[in-house]
Amino acid sequence: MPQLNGGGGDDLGANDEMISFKDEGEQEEKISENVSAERDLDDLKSSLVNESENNSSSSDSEQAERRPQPRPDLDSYEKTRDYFSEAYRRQQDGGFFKSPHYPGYPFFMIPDLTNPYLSNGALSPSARTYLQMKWPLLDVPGAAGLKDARSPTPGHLSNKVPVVQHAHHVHPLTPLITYSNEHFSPGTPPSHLSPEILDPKTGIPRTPHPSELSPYYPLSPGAVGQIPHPLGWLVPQQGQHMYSIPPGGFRHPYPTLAMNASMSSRFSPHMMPHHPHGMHQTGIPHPAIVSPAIKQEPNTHDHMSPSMHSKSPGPAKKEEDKKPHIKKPLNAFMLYMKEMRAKVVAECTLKESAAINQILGRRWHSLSREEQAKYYELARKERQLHSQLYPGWSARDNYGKRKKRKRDNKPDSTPEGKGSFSLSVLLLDLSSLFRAERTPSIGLCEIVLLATLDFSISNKKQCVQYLPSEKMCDSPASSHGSMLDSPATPSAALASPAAPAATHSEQAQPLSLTTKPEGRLHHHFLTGKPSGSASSLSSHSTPILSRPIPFSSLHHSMLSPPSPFHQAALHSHHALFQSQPLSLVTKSSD
DNA sequence: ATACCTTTGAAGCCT
DNA sequence: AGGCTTCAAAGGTAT
Repeated sequence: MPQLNGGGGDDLGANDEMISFKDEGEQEEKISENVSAERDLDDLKSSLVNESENNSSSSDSEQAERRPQPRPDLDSYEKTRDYFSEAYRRQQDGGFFKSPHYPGYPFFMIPDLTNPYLSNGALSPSARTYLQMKWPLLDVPGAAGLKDARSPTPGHLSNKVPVVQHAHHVHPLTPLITYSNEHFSPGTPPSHLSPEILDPKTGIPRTPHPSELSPYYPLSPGAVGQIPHPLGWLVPQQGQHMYSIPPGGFRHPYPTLAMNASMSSRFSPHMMPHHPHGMHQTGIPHPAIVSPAIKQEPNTHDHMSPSMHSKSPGPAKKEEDKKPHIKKPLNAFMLYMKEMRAKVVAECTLKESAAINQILGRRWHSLSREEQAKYYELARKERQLHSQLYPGWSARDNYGKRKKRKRDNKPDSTPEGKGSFSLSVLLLDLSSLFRAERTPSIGLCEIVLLATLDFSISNKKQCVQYLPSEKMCDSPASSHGSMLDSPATPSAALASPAAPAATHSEQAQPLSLTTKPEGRLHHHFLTGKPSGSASSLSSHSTPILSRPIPFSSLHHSMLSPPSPFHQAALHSHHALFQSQPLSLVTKSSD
């Protein structure tokens, strides 16, 4: 076990709050700490996982006990999430929600969706709501009890609900809100849901708030899911589904959903008979199931792509044709992304996912250990649930199902598009620098706008359509530290729980895009090592604000004459990295 | 219509 | 065992 020591006691976990903008001296100090600490990140991560596993193990077993029988109709993750999303909104609107026990808990932004429930007046019309949520898994005193107390009703009362403790002890995730109008009328909670819940605190039975009614997989009209979705509390954004279901609405049910989870343990989902097109008997599709046809698979039931057959036994061809596409469970970062994407989009007005993802990646690294731990835990639960739902599933099943075009025809390692994305991130970093150096006169918007203008104009592609500045300008850093703050300070890196995550390339490589000539098979520009695997860079630790951008990798077309802001930004950057001055300003495009 | 881009992490494959 | 590849989400962009 690694010692998170750091000297002072609370080292790892505590410093995420102080991070944002320290004096340089402090930063440097932190940096040095970071170096030694990062070695332990891997251990940290594993410890976190173990920790959570341990914690959850009891709860799992507990849950298992409480889970007398797998509910046949586990519902989709997405639906559940939608439910919870709605629940949160309702609760917040109702003033139930209070500050979280975990200060560091991320805010969930719930965009103003045109949700049926909203429209029916159930929800407040407030445009954007940042909901403070507590870590559901870590703060679940008697969560199981709470659930159990609820009712005999199976589905929604799943025991294992990662309970987000509601301020008034109203389980925020229990709200029963149909998220699919396909099966339910909006705003109409299933009547079969338990009418009564025990107040977790008082233990007094009470009539549940509509939003409390159904925890997980509550949506099946006839039945309810047995296995609660660990991530149900995650707020789906804009109707997203955890396991996205294409607009086509193919809504594939998960075969195993219809069967007892325990019995399913030996049967691969595709081995089990299922309804045509993967529709569950309940009519409710599982989010993890994607119709092959819809999943961009040209091969529908009649036509299988070669790739799909590549690894499948010959005789099973026909069966495979009908095999629903079971998606991989989301990892911690994916969960984080889902949760935070909307927020980032709202803050920076970036639209392209590639750019957004860069920012998210950086923010991910800037998360505190606890915060990341939450997601790791969720991811673990997710995998656990997934394995329960699809016992026979293997990640290999999805191999080759996605047509991937070879990238080898892209010899240029510095595609303009990439450069532009990188630039956006760079600019965000620079804005942070300005703030750090107390250079208020230059705002992010200015930087971004001017810089991107310069770049965009000279760029061949129309890259990121950066903002109508207003929005960006209007978007202050989040309380937790928006992406504008994101460049994690060393302390943040230190605090990063997830070793792999934390040590993974990007901490040392804020602008990795420009350094990735070929997808994952690139050489780290700092180390010269291939960074294809997450572990390959684990030994490197650099503060996120790390290094000057390797401008050699920037396309010359991007190097337009520097604007004053450019110069200021670069100067600022240089100030922090005196030994490696940026050359952008001086480099002339030939 | 669909692959690409981009991120991290998990899992599978390959040597 | 270690390194590499694939896929998970997302949505604008490119082909």
